[in-house]
Amino acid sequence: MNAPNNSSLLKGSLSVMILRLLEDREKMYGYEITQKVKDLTAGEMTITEGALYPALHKLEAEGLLTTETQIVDGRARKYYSLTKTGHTEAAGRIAELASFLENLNLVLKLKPSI
Amino acid sequence: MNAPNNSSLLKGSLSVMILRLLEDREKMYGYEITQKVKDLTAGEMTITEGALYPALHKLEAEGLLTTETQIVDGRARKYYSLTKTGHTEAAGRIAELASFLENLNLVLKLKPSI
DNA sequence: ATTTAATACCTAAGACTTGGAGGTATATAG
DNA sequence: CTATATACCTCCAAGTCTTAGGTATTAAAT
Repeated sequence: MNAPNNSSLLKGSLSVMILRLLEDREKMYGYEITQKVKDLTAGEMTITEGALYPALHKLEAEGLLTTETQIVDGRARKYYSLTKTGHTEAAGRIAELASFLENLNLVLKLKPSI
Repeated sequence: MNAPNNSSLLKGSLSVMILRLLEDREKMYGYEITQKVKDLTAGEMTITEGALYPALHKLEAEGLLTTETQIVDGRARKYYSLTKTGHTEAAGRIAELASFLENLNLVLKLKPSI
């Protein structure tokens, strides 16, 4: 299909969402991110694990995130947090996405938000 | 890179933009679309031809657009317009994108908690 | 007791979109 | 006579995502 359906993402938006969530939360683990997005969007948006984990690993490889593994209730959790570079980059990428979204709205003539 | 830069598009948004422009304009040709988007966004958003023409051809193949070629000032223009199916599909895809954008904003606008 | 659901991580294959680079051709302005 | 604007096109590489699969533990339900 051509257009994104309810659950699919727009290319490039996932990593920015991750960065945005981590700006507010200090540290989060993968599964927590999927649940948080589901909660925030009343179940309308789903982050698939096949997209999430590679995205997290890439952000880590780029030096924007660091990890710290903890065992909680017998299960391993891999916590991600923003590095110093990550904080700077997050701001930039969020601004870029916001700018793109504004331009997209100009074309679509939807009501601008953000 | 991970994040979209100023000029790049997000996957899935181009075809919806095309459909949206054609909802208002009855018929447009490719080059006109690139200029219209540039105008609407004050030059901030550029539709590359390498993305546009394949997208137009695909929408045509899906039966959402029909074409009509005219020679204007010695140059060939290929006008695209929405088919009946195209009108219906356009409404649906625009609504889907709008819905996605709202959810995206819910995640990105997140206020700090805890 | 045993199965299912929820939690929690991961990868691989394939589809799909996009950007960039390249190509063709005409009209107009300098 | 050369550059710019107009107007179309295709191919390749890069990148992201979905789908589908895998492993493993805990808690709840049967």
